[in-house]
Amino acid sequence: MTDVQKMLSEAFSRAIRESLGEEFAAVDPVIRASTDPAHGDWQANFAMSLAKRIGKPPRVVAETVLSALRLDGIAASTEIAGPGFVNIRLDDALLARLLSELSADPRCGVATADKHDVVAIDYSAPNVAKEMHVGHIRSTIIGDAITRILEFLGHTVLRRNHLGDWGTQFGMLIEHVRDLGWNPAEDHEISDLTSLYKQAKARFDAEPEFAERARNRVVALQAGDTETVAFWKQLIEESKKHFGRIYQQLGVKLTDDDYFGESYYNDMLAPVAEELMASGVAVKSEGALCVFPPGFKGRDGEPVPLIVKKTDGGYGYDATDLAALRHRIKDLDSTRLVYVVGAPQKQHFDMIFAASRLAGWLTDGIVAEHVPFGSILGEDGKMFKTRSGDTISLNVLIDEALKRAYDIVAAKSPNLSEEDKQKVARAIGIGAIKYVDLCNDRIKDYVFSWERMLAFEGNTAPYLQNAYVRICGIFRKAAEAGVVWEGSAVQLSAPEERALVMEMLKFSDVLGQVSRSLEPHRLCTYIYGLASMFHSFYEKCPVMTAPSDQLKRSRLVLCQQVARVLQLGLSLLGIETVEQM
RNA sequence: GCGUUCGUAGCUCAGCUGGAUAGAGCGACGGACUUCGAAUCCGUAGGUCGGGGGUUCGACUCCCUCCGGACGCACCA
Repeated sequence: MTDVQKMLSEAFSRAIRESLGEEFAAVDPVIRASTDPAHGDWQANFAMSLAKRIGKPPRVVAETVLSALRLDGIAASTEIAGPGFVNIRLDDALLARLLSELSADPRCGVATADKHDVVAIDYSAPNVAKEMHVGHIRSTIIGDAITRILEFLGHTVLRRNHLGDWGTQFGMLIEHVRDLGWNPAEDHEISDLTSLYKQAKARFDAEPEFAERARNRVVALQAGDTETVAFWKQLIEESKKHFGRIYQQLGVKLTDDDYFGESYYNDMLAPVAEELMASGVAVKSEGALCVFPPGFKGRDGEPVPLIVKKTDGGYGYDATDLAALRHRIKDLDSTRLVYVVGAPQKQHFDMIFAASRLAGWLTDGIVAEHVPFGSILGEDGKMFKTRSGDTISLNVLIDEALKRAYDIVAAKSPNLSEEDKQKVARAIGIGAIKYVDLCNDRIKDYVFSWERMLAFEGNTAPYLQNAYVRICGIFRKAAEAGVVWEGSAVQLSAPEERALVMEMLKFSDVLGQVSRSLEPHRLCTYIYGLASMFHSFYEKCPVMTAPSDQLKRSRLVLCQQVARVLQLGLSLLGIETVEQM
């Protein structure tokens, strides 16, 4: 698929070399999309930076290069403006041809990545015997979007759901369910995971006898005691059922095959500790085996360690993360490691990465990235909680989203069948939750507001879904009228049409940016811009009542392509589209 | 104390990794439906981009320094 920026870049590079000499062969022509249509479609901004080097005014430099520039069939015009910008207006015939190519391309012009990566992505990471709550939603949704995008670009993506399935809390949990009369051989339904955990915790704090049993139970679990392990496995299975339902409701791609919990790495911990000790990367300090990556200082000015092995001989999450990283590189041959974990853990991951470099695991060809994100805040600007101060469970959140979306649909489209209302409510409600989480720069906190996220105005899921619905409406009309338009010649008559085509040509580039920065909001901003441009087109350019049959068919081709990009873009964010709403 | 991060219109946020007069939505004001879904569109008002330095032809963007908020800094994850 033809890339306009690349075509322009090559043409300008050649012109620069021919007009200014071979020593300028490596100069970047600085081709950028124009922000203002008055400045053309694209602009070349090389002249200002070259002026000093050449010793001539930038406008003269630009003129010299233009004299050697050949853009036949690409640009309709070029002009020098301002201090030395070269404004380029693309040839309408080129745009028309490119639109035809896009509409014939199943990938909407999106190229697969030049360099193929094996990406191990760590996200969601709920805790066994704890209900999923708003603290997990961002990792789950952002991770899912990143996964979809990287896969679409042709990378191999290994989902690693780092389930919290190990640790001292299992002592009290197992002891508690045992007291409740559980039998490890039977199925149990944990209807309320939160209360189970709370009860166990309360007893642990209040009953010394229970606490003692819980501690012994931890030892039994670690020793592999058969009955204890059976209870433990049962807790995990029941929890997975709960998580699975949430994932299914959210339409997230995580499955039972993606769980690689903390316990998965248990057998690797001792060898990792030994390797680090043998290589001298880890040293004994205050009884614990530690790695001190350079550059991390604590409150007292002393170096901060990663604790590979605790004084009591146990292993904590530093050890688990080190082992997991090593495993993903050495055993899974990952070339890119992605951790979608909240911003407070930034230093932890920086230290893990630094230590892994010291250990020689994380080498130059391999990229490890922490993908941090901010918190969800309530309208009061504080952490998003219920009135009583509890965290909000995802079950409750999802139910409310579905209910609110249903009410909106029922009010606005009473003519839809009950089944369709449900379906649309699901798309809108879940879409709204996801989109609000993805549409802003993830590093920032955001304020949760049902009204804003479910609004049909502005940068929201419903607005985008509605743009798609409107296009579907046009195609229903076209079908009724029996118009045959597939493969029709494209004819661009209005600025709104040109704008849409040029925007759709940028889709591939945007996805490339997202795959590099792992910032899904860039895709959101793009889709929103496209939807917004479509609405402008929709007002200005009638399709079914276009001035000519040829133009009508051309606009149908254009609409179809917009619909495809919207649909594909939203699906890469994990958001559904519907044909009516 | 050290470190990380954020500060852009009254509110909620973009700003394409250094390019032209900083853009949207909400809210305010004013327009546009017998016509593809007005669930929308068009226009007006509103900003010393937290303050101050520096680098550069050119800075919201990079560097330094203050101010303000959030978060993190040894055996919990």
